[in-house]
Amino acid sequence: MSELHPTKKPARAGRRPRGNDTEGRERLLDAAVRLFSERGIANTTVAQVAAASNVTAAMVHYWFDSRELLLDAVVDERFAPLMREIWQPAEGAPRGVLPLMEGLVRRLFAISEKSPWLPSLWLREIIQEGGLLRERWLRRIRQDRGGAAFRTEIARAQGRGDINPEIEPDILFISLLGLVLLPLATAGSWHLVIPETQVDRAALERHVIALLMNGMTGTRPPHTRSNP
Amino acid sequence: MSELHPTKKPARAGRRPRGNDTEGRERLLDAAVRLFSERGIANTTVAQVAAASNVTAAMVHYWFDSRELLLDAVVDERFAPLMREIWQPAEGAPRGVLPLMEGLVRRLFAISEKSPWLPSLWLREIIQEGGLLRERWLRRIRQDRGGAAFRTEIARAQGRGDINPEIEPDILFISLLGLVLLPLATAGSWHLVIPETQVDRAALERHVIALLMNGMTGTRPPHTRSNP
Amino acid sequence: MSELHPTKKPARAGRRPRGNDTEGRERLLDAAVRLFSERGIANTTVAQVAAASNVTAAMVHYWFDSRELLLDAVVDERFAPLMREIWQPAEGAPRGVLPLMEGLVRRLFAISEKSPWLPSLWLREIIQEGGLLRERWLRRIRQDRGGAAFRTEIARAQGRGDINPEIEPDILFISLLGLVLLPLATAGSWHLVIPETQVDRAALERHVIALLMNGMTGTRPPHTRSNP
Amino acid sequence: MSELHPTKKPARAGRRPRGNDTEGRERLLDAAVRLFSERGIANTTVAQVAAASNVTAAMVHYWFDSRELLLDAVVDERFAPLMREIWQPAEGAPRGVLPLMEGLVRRLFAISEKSPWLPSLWLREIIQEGGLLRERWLRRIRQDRGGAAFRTEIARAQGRGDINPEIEPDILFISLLGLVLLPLATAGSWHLVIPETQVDRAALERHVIALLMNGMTGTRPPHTRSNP
DNA sequence: TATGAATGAGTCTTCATTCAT
DNA sequence: CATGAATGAAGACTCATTCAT
Repeated sequence: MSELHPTKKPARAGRRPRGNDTEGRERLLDAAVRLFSERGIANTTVAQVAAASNVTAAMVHYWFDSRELLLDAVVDERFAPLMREIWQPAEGAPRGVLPLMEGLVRRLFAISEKSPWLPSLWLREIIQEGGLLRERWLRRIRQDRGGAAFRTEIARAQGRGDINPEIEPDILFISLLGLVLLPLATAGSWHLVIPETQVDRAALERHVIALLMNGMTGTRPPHTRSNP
Repeated sequence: MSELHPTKKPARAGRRPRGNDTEGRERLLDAAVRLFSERGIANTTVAQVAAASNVTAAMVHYWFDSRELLLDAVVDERFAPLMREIWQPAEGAPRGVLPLMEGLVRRLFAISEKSPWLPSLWLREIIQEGGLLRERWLRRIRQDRGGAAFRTEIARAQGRGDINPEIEPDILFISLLGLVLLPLATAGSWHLVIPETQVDRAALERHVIALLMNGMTGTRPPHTRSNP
Repeated sequence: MSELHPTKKPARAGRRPRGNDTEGRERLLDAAVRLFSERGIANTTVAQVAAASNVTAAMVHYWFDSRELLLDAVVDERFAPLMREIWQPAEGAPRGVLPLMEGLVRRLFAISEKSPWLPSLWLREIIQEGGLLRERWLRRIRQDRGGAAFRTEIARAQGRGDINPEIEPDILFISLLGLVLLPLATAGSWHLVIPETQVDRAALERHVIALLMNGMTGTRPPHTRSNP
Repeated sequence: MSELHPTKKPARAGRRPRGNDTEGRERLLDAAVRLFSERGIANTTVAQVAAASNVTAAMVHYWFDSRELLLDAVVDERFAPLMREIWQPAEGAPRGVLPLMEGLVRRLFAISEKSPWLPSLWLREIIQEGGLLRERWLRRIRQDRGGAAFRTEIARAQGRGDINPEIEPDILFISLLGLVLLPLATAGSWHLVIPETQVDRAALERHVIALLMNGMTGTRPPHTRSNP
């Protein structure tokens, strides 16, 4: 089941040049992360990543040894740091579950602006079953407690009556991701589906926060019908 | 340099007349759609699709002629019909924008239950840039007016003051998709991220509808802060 | 049905810059041209060409990208140069239509000696309908005026009474080709059909020239019978 | 070296329906012979032959058991009979080597008119090395004495001084074939190479006979130059 | 660091062939 | 006689990977 480059070569002891003259390496990672988000990992060849960095495929192997290890590096050196940033509340941020949520959303937007590859990659390769970075990421966060803490906090607020009882604390974070990431991951091409649309980032952010804040706290009577 | 080698094969002699005894064909489509949603299209070989139907890869070419045409068939014969179902409101359904939304959500859930491959495939291969069915689907719906009509209806309700002015009609449908599809596309493995979670479909549906209905109609004062 | 799958591959990332250290490439072309003439193009696999050059089939794609482009290269880089040589009369060669013809024949023989693959390839893949290099060659010479000039010259000589009026200028060049190429293309195996034959190149050349020179200028009274 | 279906199945004893209701079989042979001459044998699939006869590929196997045996049948039942016709002089035809030659040419033309596939097939698949019917044909005529007799007759006439001594009796028949078959095998498309050409069969026949008769008997002094 | 030449394994595709009906 | 469904064995092509330079 586990698909993490099990068979291949035994790590080739200490050939990789340490030292911080790793500009080429960084450039490759940048290209990788961009192409992976645009075309999907399975649809991107090592040679394409190399070409986007103006080097040959052999250089990818020079820096990463193998395609699998390049994927590891993407998770460790590009994705993981952003994850940490997202969960890190700003210094002296107001406490409370609503500000917490709002902060998460705003940070997600801000980070996605700096790293436009994030939404697509996250959605396609990390969250979804079959995503090619999924196993790698899960292994990394198995010890992580970020999500669990979040859920506990929500549940507690719900206990106090601050949050609509129909909301599922377990799912709220995924809902948040869906609301933020999906529009960002498709932003480049809405006009194809909905002609003459022109939504900017600010409007999108406003929209998501309104939906989420009101959605969590709203008190409309529970739905009644059920025929689809 | 020379450009004289177009698509080759001249329609292949002895084309089979695709009668309606196409059981093998249907089985292959079922397998395809399932594997594509589980592993991603780019990560699924023709041979895997065939094996999942207990035939050889040659049979995929027998029925579909090429991998590309198999993808066409997936869009035309599996995805498109479900799309039609989703936009089709039930007979005598209550009018109004809220029931419309609720109906969409409920139908999405119902259809995803019958066709569990839908959320993943939609998210990965249709909505996102670089999705391998995207072009095919867009070409198909270029004349479609479903989405536009929906947006108009929302905007009108917003004009009447029934809907929070911060909501973007253009994006509401994508928000809805994010709220419904993302949890479904990852449902199989939440426990990996959030241990001891056990959310059932009903709770999920309740959650999404509460979030969406309240989110659209809520009237919390607009957000004030803006530092991420 | 759907027609949305053109030639696929978008020019391939990281195209090699085909420097002039192309020894491997030349070796492959040599092998290709030899095998094609021996077994026919349709009957020769890329792997066979590669094996004859002591490399793997992948190398053929490395150097030529595709079988089709290998065929292009055969025409452009092997066949076309010889064609030019054949039409090029020697410096200060005697003028006149007979010396012209004789020169053509002698050059054909000389070139076929250096490039023994020529007669077979020309006959099977270029001249005949359905030849696999035919289209490529025709496209290349659509602007060429070599053949037309030749015909004009013959017709003029015929006008002067130097050449038998029953000769067709339009066909004379093809006759010449038939007389020279066919024996050469089958030379390796006459003994199979006509046992104990042993005709050498010189005798063959003498035979062809005698036949052609006398055939063109002869004045035997026209044929009279007509029953087959 | 021998490539005649060595391995495969052991002839499948007596399943083939004898009886002369073999119309389908004849139709298949006709189609085969036509397609083979147009596209080359290696470039023609069993399915194409079948489609040209409005049946399925399975029928080809029903009638011929295998592709290889279809090729055998082409040689035995289509090519061989024509060969016999060609060598058969008409009743009471004038004796002598010139009338013999002329008769051969005329019969070749006549037969090629009835069986337009002959020139191409003969040239591509029988005469040339690597032709796919070559081995089959050679095996068949190993005992044949037609060609040898012809050569003897020519040599004798040459001894009498009736024929230019520079002519090679061994090659004369191949020259004849080249002169007749090559133009016929390419007739469909001269205009592509030599624009506005329009040579009809009669003119072609006249041309070939003039060339050959004068060529054999002519007495121009031997060539003198030799620089190519 | 960086490359070009080379390879082996895998993937799509074609095709002769079989067989139950 | 005839077909449609099915297969296995090639064949073209791609791609990650290696290595000498």
